[in-house]
Order: sequence, then structure tokens, then C-alpha cells
Amino acid sequence: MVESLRLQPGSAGHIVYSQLKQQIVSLELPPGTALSEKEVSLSFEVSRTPVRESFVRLAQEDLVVVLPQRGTRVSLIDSELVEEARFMREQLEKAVVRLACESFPEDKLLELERNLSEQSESIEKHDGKHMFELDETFHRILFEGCRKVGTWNVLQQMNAHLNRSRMLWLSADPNWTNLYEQHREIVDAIRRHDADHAEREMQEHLSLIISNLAVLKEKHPDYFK
Amino acid sequence: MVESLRLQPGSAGHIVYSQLKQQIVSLELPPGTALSEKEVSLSFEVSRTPVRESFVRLAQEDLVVVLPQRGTRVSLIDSELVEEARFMREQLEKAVVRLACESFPEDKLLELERNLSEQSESIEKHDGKHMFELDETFHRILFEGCRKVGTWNVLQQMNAHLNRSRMLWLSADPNWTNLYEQHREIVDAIRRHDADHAEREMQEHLSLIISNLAVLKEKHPDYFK
DNA sequence: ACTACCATACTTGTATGGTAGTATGGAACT
DNA sequence: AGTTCCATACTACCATACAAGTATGGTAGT
Repeated sequence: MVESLRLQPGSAGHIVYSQLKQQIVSLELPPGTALSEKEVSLSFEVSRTPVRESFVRLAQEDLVVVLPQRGTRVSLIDSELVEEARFMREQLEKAVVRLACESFPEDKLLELERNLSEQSESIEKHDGKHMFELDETFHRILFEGCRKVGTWNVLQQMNAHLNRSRMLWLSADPNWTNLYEQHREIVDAIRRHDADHAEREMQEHLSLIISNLAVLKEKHPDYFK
Repeated sequence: MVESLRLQPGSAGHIVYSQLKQQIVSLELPPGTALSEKEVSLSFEVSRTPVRESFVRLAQEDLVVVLPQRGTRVSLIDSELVEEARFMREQLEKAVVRLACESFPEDKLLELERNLSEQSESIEKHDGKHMFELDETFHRILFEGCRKVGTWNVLQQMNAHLNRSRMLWLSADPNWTNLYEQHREIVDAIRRHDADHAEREMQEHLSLIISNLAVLKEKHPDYFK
């Protein structure tokens, strides 16, 4: 999970923000959960001020909704946003992987290989949570290698919504082996400078990470808008 | 300029945020300008709390940098971010305009036509500022027509940086007529469902709105990172 | 039984005082 | 003259008190 360092990492405000965000995206705080500045401030043992700051930031990312004088809740999953997140990832990742096929720094390629090894291990151990993180890291390395970190960061904002639905899907049928093979194919294509193949693989790959929203919606109607 | 409505529009915090953002993007507050909670709170005649909130939001968008116990400044223009903003727009707008060629709601098409008329007027009046806004609106309508508003909104976050450099360029050589012709071509292509042509036009179009960064950097070295 | 009203206990929004860290300029010393 | 040290005046950060809007449950009146 990527931490945005816009506020000082050590500050109380940042800690509350990153903790809450992690809990929201991991569904530890399910969509619709009521949050109150006071309540959260008590549990974190800080005053309302840094809590409020974190709420402001989370609201900007649409992860919470603030109803003035009424309360603050973890936002429901917006199917439109999830679909748009998939759209953004498809367009940007296809473009990035094409760039990667033109030129990609050797050290980043090694990072990808190391990442793939860890993926392989995690699959054997059936460690879905770790595999999830490794998948995120894999794609981030691609953006880093193409000097598109800023792009990756704003993409993460949308991705948070997509990831919440992936989290629901996680318990069902991850099909990690398939994802691993595709990652492998993508790296190989980059090595061969085969842009067309890489793009096609990426497209397929992304179509796999997006779950069937309708099914999830039926299973957890109270989590969706 | 699009207002994000994440905070209540009426609240002091939101007002300070949107005003400051507008002033930053318009270069009314040039890159590097020192801001202080106290100073701003006095000028807006509110307490430091809502000012602080606005700083948090602006920091999240990289429009200000907060140095703890040292001060807050309007961020310098980051050439990397500007380039990435161009990259993101290129990828996403090309994809969106292709979608638009498949299907585009009639009412949005009318909005585009109205927008084009206003552009024509503004060019005659040599009203660069208004033309700038109409250009933004034109592209936003495209995203709206394809049901990609969320995408447009996150794109705006990067676009803020691009727009600051466009603002510098504004005084030089806008070449609005050329931009207008391209807008015209794009709308016609959408009507004809000619995706390939639309995409090509869009690509050219976007290559035009991005100014020569090196020149700007030389002219305003203190504005850039 | 039903309705209108109001006290009360919430909520977020705002103001303000205090704390700790940082830059700066001048005084004292070498 | 040059260097060190320290008082002072900033800064962002945090805690707390108050203001204002909202939901709710009980009560009085019909």
C-alpha cells in the first residue's frame, strides 16, 4: 500500500489519516460505518483537530462523506467510480507498458523479477493478502521504471475504490496463478521489446482483476451506493 | 474552473480553499510565495482552523508545500509533473474521444456546439482568459458525455500543474484560432463516428496546448523546481 | 391513541491559547 | 574582524472551548 507523504509522516494528523485509510480500503471499516471526530479522537488518544484533518483528506478522496452537523460515514462503494478506475488503469497501464517496451531501466527489471519470485512463494503459501500487495507493487514498479510515479499516485486515488471491491472479491476466487502467469508474460514482453504483445497481455490482465460487480453488489447490497 | 464539492461549499474552510486554489493556479500567487496560517486567516477574516484545513487539502494536491515549524509556500512548478499531466491527458482524452465516437448523447453534443460558438466570440474579442476557461469546459463536456466525470476530476489534480505553466505561456502566443479549428474537427469527427480521425486530432490538439517548458523555465527560473 | 412540542444529547464547524521547533539578528567573546 | 551564543519572533501543530445545526425520545395536550 502506498503512503502519500504530503503531510509529515510523524504528525498525529498523518498517522490518523493513514491508519483510517488502510482500515477503509481493507474493509476493516466497512462502507457505511459511522465515524465521529470525537469517537476516533478517543480511540487514537489525540484531540479532534488531527482527526478532523484526516477526515478532510479522506473526504477529498471520496473515502468518507461528511454531512455537516449530522455525521461522517465511510463512503459506500460507487460502482461508477469502480468502473472508471478500471477504465483509467486500462488506458494508463497500456500506455505505460508500451513505454516500458521501448526502454526500461535494468534495476527496475530486476525489481520486477524479485517481485515475481515473491509472488510465486506467496501463491504456494496461499497468502492472498501478501499476493494482493505484491500485485500492487508489480504495477507500481512499471510506472516507476517509466518515470510516471506522479501518474501512479493520482491513479491510486481512483484505485482505492477499485481495491475495496477487489477486497470483497478476494474471499471468492482470486485465481492468483493466472495473474502470476500474466505478470510473467508482461515482463518477458518488455525484455523482447514486444509492445503489441505486452499491451494485449496487460489488457487481459486488467480485465481479470476487475471482479464481477453485479455479483458483489448482490452479495453485499448494503456496501454499495 | 471546476469546484470540487467535497467540503460544504458554504463553509469557511471551503471558501478559503477554493479561493487560494484559484489564486495559485492563476499565478496570482506565484510559485514560491510564502503563506502563513495567521496571515491568510487575517486577510480572509476567519480563524486559523479553516485556513489550516485548506492548507491540508492544497498540500494533498501538491499546490503548497508545508514545512513543519518553518512555513508553508506555494509549490514550485514541477516539470516532471507537468510532463506527466500531459501524458495522462493524452492517454485518457484519446480513449475518451474514441468512446465519444461510438456513442455520445445529443444534449452534450449541443453543449459542445454552444461552447464552440462562445469560443468563436471570445477569439474575436481577444478574451484569452475566457477562451482558456472555454477550452477547459470543452474537454470536460467530452468526459461528461462518456460518463467519465470521476476520471476528469482526478485528472484535474494533475492538470492544475499543467495549467500553471499554460498560464505562463498565455501571455506569449496562445494561437487560439488553431485550437478552435481542432475543437471543431473533433466535434465533426464525433458526429461522423470517425474514431481514428478524432483520436489523431486530439493528439495533435494536446501537443499544442503543452508549451515549451524549457523556454518557460528559462524565462521564469524562480518559478520552477 | 395520536400529535405537536421541546429538552437533550449528539454531530460538525469555528475560534483561540499554548507548545515545540526553527530562523534570525545582535551581543559578547576570542 | 570573525565566531559563538542566545533572546526573540516567527512557524506549524495540537488541545480545548464554544457555536450552531440535527436527530431523538419523552411529555403534555388534544
